[in-house]
Amino acid sequence: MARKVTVYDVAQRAGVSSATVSFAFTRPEKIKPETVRTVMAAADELGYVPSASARGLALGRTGAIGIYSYDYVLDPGDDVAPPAGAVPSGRLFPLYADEVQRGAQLECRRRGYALMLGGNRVPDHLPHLIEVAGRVDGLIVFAGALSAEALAKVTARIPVVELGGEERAGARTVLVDNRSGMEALTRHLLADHGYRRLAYLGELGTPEFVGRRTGFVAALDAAGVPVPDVVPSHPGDDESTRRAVAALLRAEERPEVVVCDTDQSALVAIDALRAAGLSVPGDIAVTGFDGILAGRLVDPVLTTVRQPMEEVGRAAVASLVAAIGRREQSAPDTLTCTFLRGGTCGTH
Amino acid sequence: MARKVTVYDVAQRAGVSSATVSFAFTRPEKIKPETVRTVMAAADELGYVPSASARGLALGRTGAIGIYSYDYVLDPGDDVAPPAGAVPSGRLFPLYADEVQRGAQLECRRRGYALMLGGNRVPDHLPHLIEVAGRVDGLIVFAGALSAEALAKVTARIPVVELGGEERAGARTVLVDNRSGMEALTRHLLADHGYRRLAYLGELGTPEFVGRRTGFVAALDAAGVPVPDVVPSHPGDDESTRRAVAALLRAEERPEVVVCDTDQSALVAIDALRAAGLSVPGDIAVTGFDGILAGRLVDPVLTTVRQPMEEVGRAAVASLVAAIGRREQSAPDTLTCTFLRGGTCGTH
DNA sequence: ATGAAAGCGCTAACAC
DNA sequence: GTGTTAGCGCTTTCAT
Repeated sequence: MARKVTVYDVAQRAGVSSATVSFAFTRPEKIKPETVRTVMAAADELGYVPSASARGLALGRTGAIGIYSYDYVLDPGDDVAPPAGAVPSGRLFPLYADEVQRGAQLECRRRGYALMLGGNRVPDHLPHLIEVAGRVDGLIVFAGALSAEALAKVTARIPVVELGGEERAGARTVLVDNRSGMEALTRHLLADHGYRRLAYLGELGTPEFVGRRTGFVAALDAAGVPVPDVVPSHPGDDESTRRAVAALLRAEERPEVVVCDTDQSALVAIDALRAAGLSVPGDIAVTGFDGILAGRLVDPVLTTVRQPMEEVGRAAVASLVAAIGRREQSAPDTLTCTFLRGGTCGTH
Repeated sequence: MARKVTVYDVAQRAGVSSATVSFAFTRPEKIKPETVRTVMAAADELGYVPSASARGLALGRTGAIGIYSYDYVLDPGDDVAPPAGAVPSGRLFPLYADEVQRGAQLECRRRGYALMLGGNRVPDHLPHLIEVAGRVDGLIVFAGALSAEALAKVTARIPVVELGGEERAGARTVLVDNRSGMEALTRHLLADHGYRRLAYLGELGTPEFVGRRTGFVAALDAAGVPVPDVVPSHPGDDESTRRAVAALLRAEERPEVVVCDTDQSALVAIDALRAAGLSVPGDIAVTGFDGILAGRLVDPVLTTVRQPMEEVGRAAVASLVAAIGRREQSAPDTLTCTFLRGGTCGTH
């Protein structure tokens, strides 16, 4: 932690000007090879580490991309250091946001950007957001993390890409084709299994859920099969799912398959059905949506639709990088889901 | 992405000087409350987002901490975007570095620092390292990621904490007591299971691995049991582990237990043994080291030693924050491991 | 091919 | 309590 070594120090040591040092690093082809070597040697000997702050100031960009998540991504109590040696209790499995972050991280490395992690337990905490925004050339935010005003404010400064929101004018977004994914899954149930009595557990609270429902309905319509109502069930609210299952079991005719709009619901539904003495998929089939890890660990493996989470992170970065510096407003990326046939949809 | 709003714009709008704006943000108590309000209002209307670069330049610090991981933490091919829709093949579960990173992330948030992710597939890639180092006030590096020279160079500029390296003068470190952990596990195998023919899969590439091996040897020596050689196996290089297992199976006398120096290797070893028609732990026992999630999900649960990974990340950040600005040289943190008895070590 | 010099936006003495 | 001003380290015309 000796005094900082600057371009000037390197320049002096190499017997050139600071400009030459700068060029030697950024545009070596403009400088006589020998001079470049001299400069590099001097830099090396001095232990020169260019200041990103100074460079960022001069260039007007930082070379970093931020990812801003919030609250529901974090465990309660994360702010407090846990007792040493404790075995982590919750959040054993990577969640949606973790996988997205990983994708973003990989894509950043690939493109030579640094990734800054921001986030807060308080949704829409403007000062904190601004703090992050001031450090980066582009920002990834999860839908729901920020109010429209906060988003607008940041967007006025740097490109922002929103994940999982709805397509909106002036906003960069990475969308996932929930509709097609659910349609494919539903077609499988109809065509390959021959099911005709389907139940649908879920909600219509966000554009993503609406998309899933739309795909479901489309497949049924195309097959001329009657469309069941949405039985309310919310991921994270296990009770709602159990109530939904109970309602299904009270019905006159039991459905052949329960289509759930999230894996989380599906896993709870399976649990509830089995608790009621039914075999899954022997007596009744169940499907999910998302492709979270937990779904692959149940027996049999959950039939579901996998969202390309890592790819979402990558696409977000790609979109930002394309936007940085230019002012072009790219069309939203739309990524496709993959049908994952597991064992819970029945033995054909 | 309109023209950047600066302190000067805000100052003009608020009818004050740029210094007052600066103070209003950083030391509001120094400024008349009404003036502060005026400034804030102006900033808000203008959509002022302070530039971290400029601030960093002026202050001489960035407010960010970096974490530098490398190579074996990443999947091969990570540099290349995978085909869309591909189901992620490996790395489904958080690995050692992920959990450490998570701890660092949480601790950074708690302390108001941003976390920058850096890293490279090429170990010891100096330019890339420098690039990261120039952005942060302190750097966390995984042992083995950097040569001593590279480390020294960066350490001359900013505080660096090395994870899992060896205690060395002038270097900040967070150590984990690998030796004791492995010793405890080995004692369990000797004393509780009565094993006498043990095999050891692993390497000695970093101090951590050396520590594990040392603990293993110590336990055997204490019991007067012959010490087997290290059969080379590297986490992330599944083939090396499979070769190691094949070598064991070719030996005259099959070992009773295969002690692996990472969970990753242990899981592959189990797979290879079972593929060879052996039952684990029926025919042969296996143990790991690290305590990653994947080990808890196999059947039976992997017997291992858990490192306090999240705590390692937290401790690293804490150490850096303490060091930033001061020049004090704290003693290395040493964290303890926990023996986790699973089912793969045999049914006693 | 290289040097001189003017910023980039913010902070912090130091004046007033 | 607030304004003036001199940097922080790097990039980049514009000269030479």
